[in-house]
Amino acid sequence: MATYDFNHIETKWQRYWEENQVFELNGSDRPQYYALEMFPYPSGKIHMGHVRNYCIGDVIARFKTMQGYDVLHPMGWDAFGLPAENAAIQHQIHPDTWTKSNINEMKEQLNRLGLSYDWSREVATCTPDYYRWTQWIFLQFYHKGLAYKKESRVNWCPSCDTVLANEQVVDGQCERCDSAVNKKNLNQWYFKITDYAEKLLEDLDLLKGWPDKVKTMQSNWIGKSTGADIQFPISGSKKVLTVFTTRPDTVFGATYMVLAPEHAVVEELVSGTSYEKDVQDFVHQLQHLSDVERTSAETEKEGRFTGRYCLNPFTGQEIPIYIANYVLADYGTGAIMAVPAHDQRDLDFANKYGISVIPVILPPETEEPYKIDSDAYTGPGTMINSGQYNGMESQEAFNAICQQMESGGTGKQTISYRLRDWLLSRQRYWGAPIPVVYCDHCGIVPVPEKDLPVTLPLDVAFSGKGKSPLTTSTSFLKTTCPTCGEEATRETDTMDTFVDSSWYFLRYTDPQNSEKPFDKSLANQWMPVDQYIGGVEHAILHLLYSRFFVKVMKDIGLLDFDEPFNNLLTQGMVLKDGAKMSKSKGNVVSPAEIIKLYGADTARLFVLFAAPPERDLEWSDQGVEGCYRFLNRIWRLVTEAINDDLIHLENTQETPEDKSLRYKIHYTISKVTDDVEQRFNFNTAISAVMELVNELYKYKAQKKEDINGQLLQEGIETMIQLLAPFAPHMIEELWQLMGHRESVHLAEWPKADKSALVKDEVEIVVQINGKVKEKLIISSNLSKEETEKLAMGHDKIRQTIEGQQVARVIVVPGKLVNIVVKPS
RNA sequence: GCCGCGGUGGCGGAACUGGCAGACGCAGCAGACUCAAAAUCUGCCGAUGGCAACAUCGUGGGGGUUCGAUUCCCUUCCGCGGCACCA
Repeated sequence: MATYDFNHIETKWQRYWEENQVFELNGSDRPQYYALEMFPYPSGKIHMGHVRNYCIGDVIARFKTMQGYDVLHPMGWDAFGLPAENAAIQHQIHPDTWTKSNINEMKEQLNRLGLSYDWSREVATCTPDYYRWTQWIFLQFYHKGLAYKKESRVNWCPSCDTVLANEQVVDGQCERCDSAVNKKNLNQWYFKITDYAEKLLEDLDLLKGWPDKVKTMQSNWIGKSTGADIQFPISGSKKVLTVFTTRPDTVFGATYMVLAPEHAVVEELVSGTSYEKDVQDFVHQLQHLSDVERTSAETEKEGRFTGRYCLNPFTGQEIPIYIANYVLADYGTGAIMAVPAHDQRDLDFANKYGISVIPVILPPETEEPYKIDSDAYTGPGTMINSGQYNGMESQEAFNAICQQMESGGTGKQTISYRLRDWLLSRQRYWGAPIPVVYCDHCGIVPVPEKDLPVTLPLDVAFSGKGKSPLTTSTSFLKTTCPTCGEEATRETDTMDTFVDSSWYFLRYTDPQNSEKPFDKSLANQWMPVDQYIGGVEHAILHLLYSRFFVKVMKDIGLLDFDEPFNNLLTQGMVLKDGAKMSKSKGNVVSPAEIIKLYGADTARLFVLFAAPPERDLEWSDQGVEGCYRFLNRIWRLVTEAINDDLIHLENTQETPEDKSLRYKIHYTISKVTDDVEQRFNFNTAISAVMELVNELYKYKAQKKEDINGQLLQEGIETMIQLLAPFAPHMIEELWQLMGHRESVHLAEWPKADKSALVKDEVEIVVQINGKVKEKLIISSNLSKEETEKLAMGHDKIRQTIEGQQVARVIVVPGKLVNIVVKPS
């Protein structure tokens, strides 16, 4: 059989596209469109997940280009990070060499897929002309007070030898290497993302083009709670303890208080008392538990009495102060008022330690006396046991109590977030150095902008032991203080790679700028990204950080928009045998292998056809072959039509204009356009073209004199154009064979001819009691009454309803007639 | 526990606004071509009953709304993802 020579064709057109700069922006006055796929870490080899991600993006970019947009479709490298450093340790290759050679290898593989990137805009985050601006941005944050250093208990990954951000700890494990994460007290750099918590939450509403799933995940992560801070005076002390609660309406039921074991005041409370040792032992014991054990909801609640009391400011009663394992030091104020009647955790604790339980909210349709046993009531209700608030609805009391506290200065309504500041420093070498020096006289001094970049020294040794190589490089370490000129030391921590990737999409708009990270007007022009595509695993990390960066940059005046990504498509995973492809499972299919066997067009077509983009895709070797067959079928259809001179047939004899084929052609145009543009349902778009191909085959199989050459040509050319974004190489070849000189990718996307979509006749369904009994072909302009008459008069229908009473007839013009009958 | 998504043939999936369930593809079966195989082409392909025309059932289960439900509502089961001692 004649199969097309994909190797020859694909390399031929890849070269052509490159030489003719087909995908570079030309600065035309066409409307602009920014299509972006999440840039990869240059591991060296692309995997099927990359193939899927980039093929989806490529279809969108090519489609938009054909639709008349000037499309920005760049690619680059998230090139800093640990694997390079690990390779350096294991194989004694410098991370820089390793990374650059990986980039070259991956770039070649991406090009082999025929992706329409504008490589003139390529960025790599590890190059000084990129990280210079990462450092510059850090300095802007620093000057705004949004980058700061503090000592605190941080997540430490013993295997990666570095601290981790909260977002990088998944189930108590390191997101990258799965080692158990422990806690250390360290002095580290943070971005003050919590300052933007409210804005980040609020603006989720602006993101109409984002999946709800991702917005919900971000919203959960930010974790906003509305409540109040309430002050409880400590008995026998001038100090007050402030608690955060979401239920100030239950304050009359607060029968004890709990502090986190790490709370700053604990030591002072017990110092010199008989409780001191017991409390210290308990704190000590908790410190040895991992975070997972510490915070698991299944862990039994346990605590110690401090021997001290505080005053419930509303009841005037003294209540005991405990410390307990279930209170977190870094949420709210690290202290809670415990209301056992209306909080399950507090109730469990109170029952265990014999603390009194006072219900203060009466559930609806409940009579007093009301008692709580082992189930706390957490809903709303009527206030009881609450002094002047008795009888009030609890929601009302919430506000009234807050008001009373605010006027009395004993508390205030407040909001708490789960989101923590972003720990950005890493004790590793292969990252952007934090542009700061330490001076004995001046303290922390930011590196002046004119001295950027703080270059990563290349002449360092990788032992894999102990500290980051930067701490051993004296040439790097020793410097002078920019302020006083005395000897000073450089910061040896580098930035989290998520900092690099939080602004790369802006750099693409102005990649060669040596004066600033990007030109404001260029950024404003191209951004926000019209369509962003990537894996859902970045739902919180990268996507939240990037939103944060853009918001800060707007506030600094670097740009004029609020959100980086207008529309987001999160593609599903590529599975084989029901599991994610991975080396350890041995179910990896190599893209290079598939391209070698079937060509890039087949690989592209398969990943687009096998499932809609958001869903997981199950790899199927037979499915790949099916796609290969389909492409060959097209190849034969077109080449045969050309060789048999069918498309240039003169229509001198009265060749019939085949209305149904013309309908099919134009229906396919509108279907494919809609599927690609509105829904990204590439699978159904491809199905539609397959149907058209089937029709064209049938049409071509007719006797030569029955074939209308112009119609066949219209059908073939339409089919070619519709498939251009999906299988760009073969289609380009066929387009040329059809006699075109310009690239098909610069041709105009076909438009459906509305008149061809008007049918003279339609098939309608005749139902009896909702069940299909007959199908009729009727003239499409029949009125409701005429349609009904025709259906009722049909022989078979008449027979079926004979002897029954027609209760009702529903007619949906052009679609169906439903006859409702009852036995008479 | 809370939130979100999903459940349709042997398989991937389609049915867009409540109107023919299963498009398209894969696998399978039969046939054509061939010495033969591959490739290609043609036909069949949800279940049950029937020689057949056809009938009945069928979109996780149960209920409801409707002339009509894969689609809307209630309820329940199962799977996946996120958050989770967050006061």
